[in-house]
Amino acid sequence: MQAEERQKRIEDYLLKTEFASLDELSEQLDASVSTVRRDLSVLEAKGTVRRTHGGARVVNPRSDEFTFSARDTHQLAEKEAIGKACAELILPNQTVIVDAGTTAYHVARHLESKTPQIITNSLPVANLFSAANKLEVVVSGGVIYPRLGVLVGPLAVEAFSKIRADVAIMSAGGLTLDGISNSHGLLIEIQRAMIQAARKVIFCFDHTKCGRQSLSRLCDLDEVDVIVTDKAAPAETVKGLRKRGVEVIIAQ
Amino acid sequence: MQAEERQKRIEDYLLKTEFASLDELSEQLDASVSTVRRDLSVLEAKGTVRRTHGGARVVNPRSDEFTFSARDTHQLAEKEAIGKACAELILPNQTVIVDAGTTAYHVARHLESKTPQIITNSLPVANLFSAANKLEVVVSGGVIYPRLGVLVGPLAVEAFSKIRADVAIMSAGGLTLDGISNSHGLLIEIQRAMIQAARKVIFCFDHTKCGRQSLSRLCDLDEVDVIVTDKAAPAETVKGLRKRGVEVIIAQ
DNA sequence: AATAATCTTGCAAACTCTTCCAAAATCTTT
DNA sequence: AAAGATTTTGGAAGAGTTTGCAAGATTATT
Repeated sequence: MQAEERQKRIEDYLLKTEFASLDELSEQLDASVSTVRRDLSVLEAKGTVRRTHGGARVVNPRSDEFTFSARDTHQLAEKEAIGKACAELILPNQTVIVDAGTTAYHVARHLESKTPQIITNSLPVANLFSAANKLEVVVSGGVIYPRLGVLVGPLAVEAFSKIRADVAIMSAGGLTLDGISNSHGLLIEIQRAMIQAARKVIFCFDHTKCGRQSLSRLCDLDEVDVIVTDKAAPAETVKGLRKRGVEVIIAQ
Repeated sequence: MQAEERQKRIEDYLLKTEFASLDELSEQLDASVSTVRRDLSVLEAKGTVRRTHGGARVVNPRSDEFTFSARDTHQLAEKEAIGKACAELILPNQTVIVDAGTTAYHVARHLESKTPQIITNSLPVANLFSAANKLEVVVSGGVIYPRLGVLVGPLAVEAFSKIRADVAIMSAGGLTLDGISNSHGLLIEIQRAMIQAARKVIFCFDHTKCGRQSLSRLCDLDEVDVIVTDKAAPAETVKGLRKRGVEVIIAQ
């Protein structure tokens, strides 16, 4: 096998597994451990991989990685469904704000052909479109909040308070009939600015968020136009939401 | 078989497989290994294919990544050396602005332990640190310029004109004794704001940039404090720069 | 502090690359 | 149509890389 091909396969393998031992890679590639070592050194110099004792790990886990890896793997199908259903709500040529939550990220994945312009404070979302030049992506400034890859702080708030958009696609940690809440206090202020900036506000919640309440209150239900959730959402929550005048869409 | 036909078939085959060994191609085309070598050289000159040890690879079918990393592989060793040498110049606790060029990216990779805060408009640099929470990364806002993963536009300029930093680590497309130039007009304005915002300005150039002149003028040499380059830089350029009072560091 | 695992370095064998040359194929000229 | 000139092809020798291994240095673990 060619050196370059081997190296590419190491990258691919690591993107899937995040970590790998030398023996593991050596077996995967059918090459000696020495060769794997050398390849990893090359890749490290290139910047895509970091060597560790006994193995290696990716430097930039695929942007969807942090989203899916730990807690969300099993709700993947639901989030995909929500993403698709939510993207359907976007009319041609609408400008869209995309929030930094995991569910909003799934919506973004279906947005490429729908809208000419999106605005976001999420690095994963930005990365999603950094190569495709079909649509314009505006990134708010801000400080990177490490575990989530979200831009936070005054720069971010300011960016959103200056703009106007047609739709905001939001996600948050908790949804009850009393309102919407989120666990990351830092995000609240930014999310409020997003809601203010948009003419229409769409919230996405997978069913596990229904009935939950997070630390900080984000907004009342009357500020929300549409809520998209999956079919496992409790019927009474859905009924209650509709009673309060919120349009609820159940993704299949 | 005609030479052109052979070459076309090599291209087609590589588009499918991405990599191929010489033996593989030789068998596919029913031609000797020598002939395949020659064909590959032609195709490489044409730009569609890249030769590797023992085979070849298509130049770039995957739009999935930044052109960034593809372009990057060229003067890799030099850029790494420059990156290391440049990172050495940062004193503890200095705030650093990192430019969006490929060379500056390599500097950023060595910055993690050096500085508590970096400010950048480069998505690749931001991604580099989005997982590690050792240091604070401030991302300027802006519109994603697709092929480079750089944030551009008024939001970006504004972000840099509002801040102050100890050091700016810059890169650009051309360096002559008359000044520094860059090819992406959109970037110029932002780079000027970066230079304004920093107390000390460090430019990184691999030797291929020396003596070159790009489309748009960026700044004069007297705005630059230090230039870091590699040991293949022409001696007379280095001498000329020093004569003009610029500190020049040759990375080993 | 001792032990086990991993890393680096140096080396020989295997492989690949370039360069050159002669044979084969193609084109040109008479 | 034949002879000569030009280009292309396949192969061989020597230079240069890459690979896998082993010994000594380094790092983690108990």
